[in-house]
Amino acid sequence: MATTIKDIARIAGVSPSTVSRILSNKKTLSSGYAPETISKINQIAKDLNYRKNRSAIELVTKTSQVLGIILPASPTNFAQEIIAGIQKVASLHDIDVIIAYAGEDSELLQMQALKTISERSVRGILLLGITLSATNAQFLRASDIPYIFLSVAQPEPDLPFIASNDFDIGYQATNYLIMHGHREIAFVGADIPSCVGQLRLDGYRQALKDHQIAYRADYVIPGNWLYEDGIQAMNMLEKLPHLTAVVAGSDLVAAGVINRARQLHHHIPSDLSIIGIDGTALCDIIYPQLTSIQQSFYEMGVKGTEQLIRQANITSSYTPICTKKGGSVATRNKQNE
Amino acid sequence: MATTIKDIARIAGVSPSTVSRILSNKKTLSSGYAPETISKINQIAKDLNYRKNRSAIELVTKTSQVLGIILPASPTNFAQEIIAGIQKVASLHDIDVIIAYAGEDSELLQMQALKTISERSVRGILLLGITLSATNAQFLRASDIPYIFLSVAQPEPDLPFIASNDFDIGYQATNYLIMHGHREIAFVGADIPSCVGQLRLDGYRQALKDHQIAYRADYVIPGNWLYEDGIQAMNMLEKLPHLTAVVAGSDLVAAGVINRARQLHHHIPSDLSIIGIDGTALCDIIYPQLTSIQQSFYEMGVKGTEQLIRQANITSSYTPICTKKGGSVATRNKQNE
DNA sequence: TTGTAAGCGTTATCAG
DNA sequence: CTGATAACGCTTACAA
Repeated sequence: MATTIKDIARIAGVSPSTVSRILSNKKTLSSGYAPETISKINQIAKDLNYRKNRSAIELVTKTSQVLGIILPASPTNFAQEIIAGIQKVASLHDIDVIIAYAGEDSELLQMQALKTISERSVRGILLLGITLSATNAQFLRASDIPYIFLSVAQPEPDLPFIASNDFDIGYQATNYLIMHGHREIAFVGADIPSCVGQLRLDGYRQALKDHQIAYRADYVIPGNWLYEDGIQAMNMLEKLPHLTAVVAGSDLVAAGVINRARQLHHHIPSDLSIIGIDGTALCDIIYPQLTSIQQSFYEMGVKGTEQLIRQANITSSYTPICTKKGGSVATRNKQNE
Repeated sequence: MATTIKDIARIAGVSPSTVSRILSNKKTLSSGYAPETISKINQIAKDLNYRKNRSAIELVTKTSQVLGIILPASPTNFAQEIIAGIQKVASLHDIDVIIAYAGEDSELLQMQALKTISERSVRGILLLGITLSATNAQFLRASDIPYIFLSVAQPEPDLPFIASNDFDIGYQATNYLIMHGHREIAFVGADIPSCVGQLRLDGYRQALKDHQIAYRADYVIPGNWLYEDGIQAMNMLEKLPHLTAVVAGSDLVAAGVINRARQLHHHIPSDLSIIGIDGTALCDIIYPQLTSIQQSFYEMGVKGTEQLIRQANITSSYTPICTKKGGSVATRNKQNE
């Protein structure tokens, strides 16, 4: 049987209210108590190994110091960075974090995760790297808990998000290669049906168009942002002799392309230039080091958490992207073509 | 104002207990209700957008379907794998997961995380990759919540754990290199003061001893399991001309050693052989692919979670390790020495 | 098959 | 400055 406030009150010879006030340490109230009483209560609490009962507190106060995070079942390698940002801000405000995992594609698992989080009186919900089905989005709206999506821009205006501008990412990645003299550029490993994939592809196409480069459907090889997708993509790229550069959907995809290219005796970057997307720690670890469009993941976590904690009205915004230079892109002499 | 069971009861014209019984879906009880009543209640609940109040439920039932996880502030790259294992088992049992972050070295932050978790009526606590201070360990024992440490073996017998045998890891890594003809072997990047680091070093020394190889203190370069430690270590290894092989404390350290070695124009593995520890996905991604002593992280998560859920008495155990072969170790001709 | 009532541990309101 | 007392939303004997 766990120790309660009543136990302490009985032993100390005071009322439960007194104990509650002292233990919950409200500045305005406990300041009035005799230091003697205060230390006595604290001592007994320690002796009896007293622990607050959060359920009781949350029930009566109807508030909590908890933030809910919903993650895709297989968190991407940058989820870590976003969570670090969340964690940083949360701990600054003495706020705890609950995590629930949602299957990306299973509507049922999504709902499960939403319920898990929304049934606990959380102060806000952060949805990382997922897109909800219409039904589930409706459920979320109806919960009257503040929420914000991170890293995936949402089309509906009442689903606020903090993310990179994926069109810009696609555009800049492609443009970077064009600026280095490439005109035969593949776009591989992205999950095209997804919002993110679609926008990046749009950016890729626009960059081509702006430089009078014809779009070729066989230069687009879809995937799921995975290392294996890079491997697969490279197998197909082999058959495209004019190709000189690749936009990879993620750093992982880029790593797959690079490694498979090496196995096929193509030299990176002299035979084939590659630019990644994400700018994760992986860029420095693989060889050659990867040039990548870097996203501000940590900042997404920070900004999202601050908004939720501040309780102000939540607004969508984009975080900056920048080009992180590695050694995977070579300048191409235009005469070569 | 959120909908409660009473609201539903009032509208349906039944008592709150009826609603409670139907909504909580106890097989034994709700089976007795008229199907009509049941569907009516469910319909109203849906219409009114009813959500259970977990605080109230946990307060009255004094149990919960939640598992607490405590993570080091900067989770290692394999934490993901362990969590995946935890998540897998937990979701199978309809159990939620709460995560709190503890600063590895700060006793205060550790305590903070312990409080966070133990104040919520969790069913059990999983401690990932951390070692508690004596005071904090005592706090944990006193909480009367079942707990288990994952991935770090604990010296005290009343702190159950599931981990790899770190002595064996150190021994096998070293032995693998010896079996490939190496006798001048460095041991780098490990956090020597830690339990894990100490045990692996012991294994390393024992392997040397078993093959009549003298231990050399200048062959041991401590670190913190990080990529940067590998870089640093390689800078120092440069000055040791007889060296032919390296045991890296982690895959990340190995990646650092390899990349720095390349910059210094040493060829891997012909000039220098390297074996990593952990066997993470990174092994396949870096070049050359890394030979590594692989740990069973996923299994640690699975086994730990099952133990906690089963509520049986928790016992320590070791998960298996195996050698994952890459291309970073070369066989050395013994005559060369 | 359903209803009544007590109580989980805490805080908040209001007296004293 | 301190103490009753009532709530918070739910479950669960016990009654009917």
